[in-house]
Amino acid sequence: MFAATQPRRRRKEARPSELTAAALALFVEKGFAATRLEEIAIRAGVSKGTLYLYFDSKDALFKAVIQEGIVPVVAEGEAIAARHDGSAVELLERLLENWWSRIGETEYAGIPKLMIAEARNFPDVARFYYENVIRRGRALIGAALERGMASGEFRRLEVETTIEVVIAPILMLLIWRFSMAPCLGREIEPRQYLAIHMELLRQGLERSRV
Amino acid sequence: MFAATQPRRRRKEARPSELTAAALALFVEKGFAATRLEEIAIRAGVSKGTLYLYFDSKDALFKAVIQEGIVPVVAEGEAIAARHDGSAVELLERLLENWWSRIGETEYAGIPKLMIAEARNFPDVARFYYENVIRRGRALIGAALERGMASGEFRRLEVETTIEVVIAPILMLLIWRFSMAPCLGREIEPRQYLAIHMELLRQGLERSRV
Amino acid sequence: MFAATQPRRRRKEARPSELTAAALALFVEKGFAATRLEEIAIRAGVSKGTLYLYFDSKDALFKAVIQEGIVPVVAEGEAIAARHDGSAVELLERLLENWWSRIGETEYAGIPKLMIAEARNFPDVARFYYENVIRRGRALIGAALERGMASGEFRRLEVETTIEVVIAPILMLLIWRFSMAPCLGREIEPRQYLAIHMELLRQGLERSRV
Amino acid sequence: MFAATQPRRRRKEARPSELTAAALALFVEKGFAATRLEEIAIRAGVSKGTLYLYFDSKDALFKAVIQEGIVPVVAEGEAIAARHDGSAVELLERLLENWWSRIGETEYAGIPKLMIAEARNFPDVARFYYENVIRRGRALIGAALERGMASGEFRRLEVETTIEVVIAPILMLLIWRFSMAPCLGREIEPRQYLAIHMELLRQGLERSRV
DNA sequence: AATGAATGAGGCTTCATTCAT
DNA sequence: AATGAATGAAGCCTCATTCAT
Repeated sequence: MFAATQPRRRRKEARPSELTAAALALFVEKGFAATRLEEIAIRAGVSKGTLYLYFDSKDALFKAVIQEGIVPVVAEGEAIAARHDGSAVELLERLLENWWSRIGETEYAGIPKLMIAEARNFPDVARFYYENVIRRGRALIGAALERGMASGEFRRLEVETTIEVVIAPILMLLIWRFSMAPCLGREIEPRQYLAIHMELLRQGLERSRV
Repeated sequence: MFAATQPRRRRKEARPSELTAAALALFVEKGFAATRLEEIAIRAGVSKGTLYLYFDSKDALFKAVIQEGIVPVVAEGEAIAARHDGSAVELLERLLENWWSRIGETEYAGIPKLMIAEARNFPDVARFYYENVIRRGRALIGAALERGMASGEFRRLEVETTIEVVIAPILMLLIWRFSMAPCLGREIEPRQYLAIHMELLRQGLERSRV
Repeated sequence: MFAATQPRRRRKEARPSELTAAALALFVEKGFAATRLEEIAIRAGVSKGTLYLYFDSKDALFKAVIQEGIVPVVAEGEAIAARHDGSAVELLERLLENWWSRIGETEYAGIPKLMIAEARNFPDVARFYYENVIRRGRALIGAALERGMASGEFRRLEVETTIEVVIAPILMLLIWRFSMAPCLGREIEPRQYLAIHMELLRQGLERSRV
Repeated sequence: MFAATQPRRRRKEARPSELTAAALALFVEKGFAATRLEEIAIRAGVSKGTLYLYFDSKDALFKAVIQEGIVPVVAEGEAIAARHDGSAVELLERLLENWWSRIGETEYAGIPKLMIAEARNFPDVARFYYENVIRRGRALIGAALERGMASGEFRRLEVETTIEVVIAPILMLLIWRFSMAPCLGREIEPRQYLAIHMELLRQGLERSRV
């Protein structure tokens, strides 16, 4: 009785996130418009109507999916940066590692691909995502870069743009995984990819030794 | 009033490529599923039914859009590589410049974003695109990297993965432009972006100076 | 005003057979292609979409209409023939009467006209109908004819073809009723028609008395 | 030159009936609504637009098809009946033979099936067909029957209904040929069928021999 | 006279959403 | 809270009809 009740309760509380998890997986795979609510319901093991107990509409479900996928990652990065007292390149490395283990290896990994695909259909969600994730993520990288430039560890480059160049390969790794890779059976091995990216950055950012 | 377009001077000129151009623009903006054929027709200045004189179905139109957007770019890159006799880093630079002027600044710029968003809904098209564009593009970069490593200009890195890291920022530039940027009014300035990418690569790939 | 049907007492009762009944009536009247699904839905008192809860497509609905209209009639005829121990002409008479009361006077009366009009658009359904209805019906008549010939009651005629000639007027009666008659207001009176048909057969089949 | 011109001229004059012939074949096969004008045009070797040079609309084409298929057959029957001076059963036989050779073995054989399938969608055409074909055909048969009854050759039966019973198998022969037969590969051999029909009639109508 | 490109109304079908149970 | 039958707006697609050539 008790053992039976416990899971049931847990399930009830966990219901919304079970639904958003199912929705995320399908939105990432097929895109928002091409995903039917019934598919989501089936994948979550509920009926179509149940979705409407938790979300007002398909749009609202999309927004919830994005919001849910945001929560703690950037904050952790900010904490890491605040605590960090090693070199700038070590900081970049740790941020990247944290980001990878907290996003790249979790169920949220599909969000960047989804956000990119749907941004223009949900511009307000895109702005929300930008304000709450991208801007803060960029700020983290930007601070690390500036710290390195200030200390003489990095050479001087225009920071804002450098941020984009640094972030881009990380995003492409995820995008590739959720778009072309499943069609080709041609995964990119993330560890090696990130190592080479970091290696190029390490030397590429280094202040020229004359 | 003045520029009232000639009422009926279409027929032979209302070529499939006008239709695919309109389709590409809308597919990129809204995604395949969310784009209505009527919108495409209106944008192309024809009626709904006319689309079916040239394409069997919405799916067929999508495939035509991708195929049309492929043709000559990679071939030019291959010609450039074949003719090149400078340093490897110069070759990378020229390939990147060519790619930018032949894709990044044309109407085809949206294709990577579109392909990424829809790959899993059109796996055969994704494979086609991979075989005819991505694979050949990667081969170009790979050859340049290997040339540089062979000549001692570049340090030795695992080539296949390095290719991905080199290409990623270029793709992200386009993806960003057709996804988040229009929602944020926050364009990335391509010249500066590509310059910094190239600068990081130049020094990042350089054989370690002792 | 008085008999306003209960607003919502459908659900489980809005059974497929209500839908096929509505479809049959309209298919018989207008033909398959010229009948709109919406008309069927309206006649059945449901909405367009509801049809798709029970049938995959308009074609599937057609098939269901035919299948539904087949069930028990021939089996009854077979039982009658098995039990019969009078003369062959009496057997013919009883088969014809049963057929008339079980088909000619029911909602299924339109099926022969429908099947004839649409056979070539649904050849597999036509074959199904042939195997499950026509072939068995012919066998019944054939057995009665052969019994009569064996007993000396009937003269000898080529049986297979005679079957067709015997059946034809019965089918034409229904076909006429659902095709020309409604346009002319000129019904054929079935009892008299069947009586004369039977009368001609009785004497026409009789073994010549010299 | 001359040889080339001749056929061309002939073709021009024959054009409308080439079109109705193509239309008849397809209307019979698929039904009116399911037949596309383009199919008709292709079968007739012209373009879609050309149909509209000769017929105002698809409906008008249908009407022309029926009208064209009517012309001379009944008149011939009437002439035969007028000239006939043998027995009533011989007259029936000759009418039937004429009907068969003038309809059953020609391109017009499909009209009864077509008229039956479409009557309710074209009630005015149905009435036209009734007045100009069916009524006169029935009158022919009716006159023969009455002649036979008057002379004592035939027994007395209610004439109007007997007409129907006499005609029905002939119509069913054609209907079967253009509906079920092509789906089953199971043709009815017409000569034998008509012979048995006539044989049953001969004896069935005969005045009872005591 | 003939063509065939173009049109757009209309039909089949899908699916987000509602609602009685 | 949960279901799933029902709805109907909306999208893809067809095809009769038009019209410039």
